[in-house]
Amino acid sequence: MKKDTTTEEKIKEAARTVFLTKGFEGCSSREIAKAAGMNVALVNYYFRSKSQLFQLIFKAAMEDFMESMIYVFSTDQPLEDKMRIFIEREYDFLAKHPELPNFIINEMNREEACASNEHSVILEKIAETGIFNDCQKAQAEGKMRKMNLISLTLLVMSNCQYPIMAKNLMQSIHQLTKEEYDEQLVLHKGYVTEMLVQYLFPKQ
Amino acid sequence: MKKDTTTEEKIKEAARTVFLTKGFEGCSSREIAKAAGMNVALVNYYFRSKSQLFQLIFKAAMEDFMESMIYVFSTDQPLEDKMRIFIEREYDFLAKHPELPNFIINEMNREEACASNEHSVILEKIAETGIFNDCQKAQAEGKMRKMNLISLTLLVMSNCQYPIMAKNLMQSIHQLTKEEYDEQLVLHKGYVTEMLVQYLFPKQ
DNA sequence: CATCGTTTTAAACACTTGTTTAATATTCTT
DNA sequence: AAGAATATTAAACAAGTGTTTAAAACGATG
Repeated sequence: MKKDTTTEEKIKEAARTVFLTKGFEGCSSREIAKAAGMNVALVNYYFRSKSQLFQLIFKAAMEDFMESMIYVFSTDQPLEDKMRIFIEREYDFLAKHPELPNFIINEMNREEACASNEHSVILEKIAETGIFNDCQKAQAEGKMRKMNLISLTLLVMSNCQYPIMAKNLMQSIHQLTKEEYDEQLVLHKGYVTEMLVQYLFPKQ
Repeated sequence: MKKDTTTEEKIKEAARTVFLTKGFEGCSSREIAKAAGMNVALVNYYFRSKSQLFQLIFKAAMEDFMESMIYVFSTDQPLEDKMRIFIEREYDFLAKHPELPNFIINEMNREEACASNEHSVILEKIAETGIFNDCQKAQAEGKMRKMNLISLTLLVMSNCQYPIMAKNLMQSIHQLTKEEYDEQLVLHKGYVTEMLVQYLFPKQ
């Protein structure tokens, strides 16, 4: 232990940024070492292999990916408000970590990787917030549209994550600058919130 | 010219499947050659380089990606019906080509690649179907919610493509088999259709 | 200061990468 | 059938890959 950021942490940080922007196959050990200002051998000295380092980064990224959800769901507010706040927070979060959804989804599609892992833990953590019970209750009382968990999460994730994931595609198709698209995202967040709330919590 | 499928086409076919499942960086020239049952040198003999072959595949994939849209939009039906049919067809299409959206979006995020290309042609092709004019007209008549093109496409694409893209992630989180998730997709398509139509074409 | 364990380095390992070359096989043309 | 053009091959190229090794630099403890 010497400075604030030890060599091990420097490598981990560098690995995170490189892995998240380029993916596991899109970068080399040497690239990570260089980004950390270190020798290549040090990467394996601390983390044994590129794969092991990656798994570490991936796991942490996955937790980040789920973090904001859990926070909001734990609050004690009407379900409809939770939904609004959640979307608000999710758009904020993804604006800060725009590479995350693509990274997670891509690496989940690599056969070798992460596929068989214990990602059901995530679901349990979310379940601990009581959000799922709240939904079931609201559905039973007729305050919320009846729908299983999978579609519920799909609806929310689709409308929050896709607009970030497809950023470059949409910019290219619609000929927009980054700034213009970011403005568009703010507008879109409003539409998404309105649409989801109206559909999930129908009035009358 | 010899058989039905010439060597050149065999390589192109193999390249398509390999590129689409593994991405540009996720595979090697030799892997493509092997998949086509050919020698490595033949890949470059016909296509000069891995990059040039990729650009060919990517361009074709992009056109596939947009094909189904154009077909539906060209039909002569009420806008609301068009929307329903479009979602139906899009889910069908993506069931047959589940790797497409991820492929397109990922490769659009690779700095070297495809970014500065002429993807605005796509928009023009869609514009030629008259769908955008129809929307503007419907919006002016108060039959359709006022919203710019970007958000409109975003809403539809998000809810059609994301559920396919996140297949492995969702399966892992919710502990579902492929068959269970495919069933879920059918259900979800219904929700998405209802939600989008209700939101875009409000009654009263 | 000498010795120990830890950290860092340069160099090498065997292997894969994209691409090229030069020789061979095949096909087409006359 | 002979020769020209095309198609296919094995082999080589230099550069890059993940990983290992063995030596050097470092920091603490005696």
